[in-house]
Amino acid sequence: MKYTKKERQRLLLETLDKNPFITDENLAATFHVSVQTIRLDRMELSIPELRERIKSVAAHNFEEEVKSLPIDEVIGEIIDIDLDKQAISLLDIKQEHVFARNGIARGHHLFAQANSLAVAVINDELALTRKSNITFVKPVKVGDRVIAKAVVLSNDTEKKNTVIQVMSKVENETVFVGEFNMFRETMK
Amino acid sequence: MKYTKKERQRLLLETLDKNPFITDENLAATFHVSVQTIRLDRMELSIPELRERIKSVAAHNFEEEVKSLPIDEVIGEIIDIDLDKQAISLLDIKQEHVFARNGIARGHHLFAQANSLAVAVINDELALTRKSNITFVKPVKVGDRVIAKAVVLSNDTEKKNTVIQVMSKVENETVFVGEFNMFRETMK
DNA sequence: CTGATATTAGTACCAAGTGCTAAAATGGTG
DNA sequence: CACCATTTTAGCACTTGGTACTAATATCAG
Repeated sequence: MKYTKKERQRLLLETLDKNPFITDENLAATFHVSVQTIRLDRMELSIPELRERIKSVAAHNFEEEVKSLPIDEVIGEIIDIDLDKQAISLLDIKQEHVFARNGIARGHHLFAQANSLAVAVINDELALTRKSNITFVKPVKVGDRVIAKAVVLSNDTEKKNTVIQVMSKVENETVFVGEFNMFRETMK
Repeated sequence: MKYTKKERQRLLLETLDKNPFITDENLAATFHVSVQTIRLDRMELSIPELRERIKSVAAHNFEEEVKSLPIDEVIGEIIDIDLDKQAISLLDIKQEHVFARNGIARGHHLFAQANSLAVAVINDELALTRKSNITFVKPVKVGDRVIAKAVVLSNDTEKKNTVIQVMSKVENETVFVGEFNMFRETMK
């Protein structure tokens, strides 16, 4: 019924990783040991107390929030923009962008970078993607820096239609090509 | 130098919104009033104590983390799957999926749902998108529930190529159509 | 000047700890 | 079995950042 010290400490780490919001008293109950034992364990493993754990989760969140806000605007970082003509953005491929299995970037991240850049280059209040035709030329991997370049090919003001080509490269090699048909409307 | 009660309370709200990690003592110092005054203010404005504030930020974060994890696998929720034949997924459009300006879903989220469903329906270790041709038929808005259905159209084992059609609907109306050319490989 | 409103002070108490000392239980080894 | 080390418990004083409550002052407006 009871675990060895080592096993208990391993489980303790696991448990707190899953849910850091547990008091020593609660932990003591779940492991059937005294509160003091839990405290000794925490000391040995240098696990901070409940309040500090919560604080660090909260602090982490606060940072993330700042980080995730711009993501809602454009995926990647715009490094050059000439409205209604062309724009360039940069996206560093990280662990969260790839398949765990093979480290290859998931297509929708490259699409998101290209598509949001196409939206950004349009100098109007409303820009929606109508159609797009895309090709994933070459797999992109973790650590790759993807440079996407959007170029406005044509602009039909009658039909409120703009055609934009986006070409994404990694170290000067094309990895993605897409053509986006965008609907646009000025709200003035 | 000193603010009126109203003004101080307004600033208090603002301050804590920007940074919830401040003790009453600290607040008292910054507003040049006593700790008790701050506590009365918090009561009147029903602002919880420091520890509770931190906890709620942390809890929020934790939820988000759990939410964003499955996102790495499939965007949306798979509700039916018949490997190598068809699959259906569901995505509820929330505030974070849309343009703040007009409440219309950003294209890449619909693409991500469709593309990740296309990957999921393939019964192989490796599935990568080669090409795709997509049409955003009708704008999707906040609160919409998008049902995506992926159907395997053809499967060329020689060329390791699979063609999948994904059709997404909101209340039985088509909002998105995409054709995905997938590269597949069994790693056995 | 007086009454209401706002502010400050002070006390008892709580949760979830730290830090420390000391006793008891358990476990392996000769 | 006895002995010593490791492990586990217990207990107490003290800390932070509060709540809950009472009571005394300030401050201002009519």
